[in-house]
Amino acid sequence: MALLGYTADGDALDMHGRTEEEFLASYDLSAYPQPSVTVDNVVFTVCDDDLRVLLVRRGGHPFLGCWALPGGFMGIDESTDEAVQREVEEETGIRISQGIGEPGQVGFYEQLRTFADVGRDPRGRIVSVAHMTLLPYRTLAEATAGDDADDAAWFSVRQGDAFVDLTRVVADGEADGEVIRIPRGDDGLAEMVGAESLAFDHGDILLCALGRLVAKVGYSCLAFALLDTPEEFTITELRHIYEAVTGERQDPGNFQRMFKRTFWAGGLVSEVGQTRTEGRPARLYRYDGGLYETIVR
Amino acid sequence: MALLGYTADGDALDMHGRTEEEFLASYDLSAYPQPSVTVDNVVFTVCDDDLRVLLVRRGGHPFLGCWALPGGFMGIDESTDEAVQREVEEETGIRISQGIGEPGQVGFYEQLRTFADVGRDPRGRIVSVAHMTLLPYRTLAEATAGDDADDAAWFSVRQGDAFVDLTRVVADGEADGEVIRIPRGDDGLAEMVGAESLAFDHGDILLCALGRLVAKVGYSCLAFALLDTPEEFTITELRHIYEAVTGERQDPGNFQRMFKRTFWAGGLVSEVGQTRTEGRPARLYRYDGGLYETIVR
DNA sequence: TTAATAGTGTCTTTGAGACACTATTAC
DNA sequence: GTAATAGTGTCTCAAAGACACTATTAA
Repeated sequence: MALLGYTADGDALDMHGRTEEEFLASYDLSAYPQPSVTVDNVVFTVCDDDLRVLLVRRGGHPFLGCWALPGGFMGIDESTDEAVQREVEEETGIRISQGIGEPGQVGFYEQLRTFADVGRDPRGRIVSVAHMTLLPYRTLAEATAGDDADDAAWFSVRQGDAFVDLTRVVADGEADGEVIRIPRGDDGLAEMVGAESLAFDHGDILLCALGRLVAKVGYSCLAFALLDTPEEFTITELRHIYEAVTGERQDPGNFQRMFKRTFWAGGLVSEVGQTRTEGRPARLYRYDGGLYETIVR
Repeated sequence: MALLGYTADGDALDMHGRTEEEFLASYDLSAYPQPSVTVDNVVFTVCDDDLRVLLVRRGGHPFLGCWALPGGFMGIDESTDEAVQREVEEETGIRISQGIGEPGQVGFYEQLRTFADVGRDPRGRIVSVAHMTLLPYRTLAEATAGDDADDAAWFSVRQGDAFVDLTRVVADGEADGEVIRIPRGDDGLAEMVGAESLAFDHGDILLCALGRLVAKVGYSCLAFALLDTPEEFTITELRHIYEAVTGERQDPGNFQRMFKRTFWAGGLVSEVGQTRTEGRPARLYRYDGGLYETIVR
């Protein structure tokens, strides 16, 4: 036991007879070599019933010219959360929040895991704390309306149902089939290869995010974070989000009942009107469930 | 686009006309202030049908004399995984592996998440990558047989069913009820308070680990990593692990059928004999499922 | 025999999924 | 009316949970 005793003021003394204040004054973290810490962010959106991920083209070494996840160094005076929020705001102009689905608040993000292999970055010892962000496409399109970015684009994550395919899609434009083709294993994710086509280990990070997203949509309210208008949506719109994320068709009838059992009976949504479109009008709902991460199953 | 062109050798040149090699030669990560990175580890075991966590008493400032999670600084030439393995081996003499349940291999660990609030460590900017480790108690007891550690102890995580309680338990000795008392909320975890009784934000980390463990035992093979003898165990022994982890009694009959449906029918276990004890002999099984993380539900 | 522990049978309820069917609008 | 979309009913199957019951040993 290295507690030597106490001062008259009740401060603990360590094995060298120092108070905490004295210890901290003489303590120097940088005496040991330190790594750098970055945050990387897998930003998902759903556009035209299609799950897409935001990639940026690297404008400097290393991996110059390669597509990569958006991200950057964590400031010494900010948390990883603050760094992610800052990066997203710089990139899209949108202020995201963690988990909260308050009125006015938009989007969702959470930490995935930390990637820390020694050789993952040729610049040196860099540890990356990876995150996943969900943003509604409309908000995003509004926020970045004037931008003409050649160095950032949305990529489709799925194509058909036999492949997960990252095909370059210019925002609102034509697909021009390139970049990455990823065969799917039996479980849809395990045997992906070609992930090394992204810069660094960003292919691994993307797979990690995709797995988390698909799993979590199944037992939480995450899908609501991808709705263009969570304050006024139809069950069919929500179903399209599920279909885009899982890559599988959802039976409309069964989805209807799932919605009622899970979200309506759970008090997470309220009815706010009806549509007036071709076909039978649909009931409109508002999401007022708070935390998107709420576990519903 | 900041790709200027290519050298005769096909090397990309950046906006300053540098090759990657030239760029890296002049690049200095330490030009920006860098944080330090630690790994912390929530080590669980089950002893006497009781879920316990390993805590160490801090022998230096800050939080001198407080109980804390085992952990330490990540070396500049090791990954977080390697750091965790090194720390566990230093602490217990056991070489753990990630996820694999090979014959001879023992224990399991995985990353939880990274804790990076700015003020979390008074020594300065320190980011902690938290992990969870599962070890069978018997292996542990053998490995640390000669140790007489006053600065490390196993704490019960549950007491009765109304409280989660961290009561100091000396290895194989008497409980002497102290330290931390944590009231449980409706879901058993949410409203825990008093977590600040541990050093740093280790209370938060512990709660994070406990939630992950309870959830994951329900849909994976993690429980097998806590068996003293996974190469020869009875269904009742496995049920006791589940009961210790979840804190709830499992119906023996229903557990029996779950075991058959999930693990036996899934080919993850094989029968290796019978016990000869008081009462009806029990069938003995061997876990040969490989990855403890295998999702079975 | 009894005590002790292992293991099965059976009944109810719940939810997932397939799919036929009805409802309400625009035109 | 038809086309289009929204929503309901019904059937089957699988699994969870409660709990009574049978099975096999030691002493």
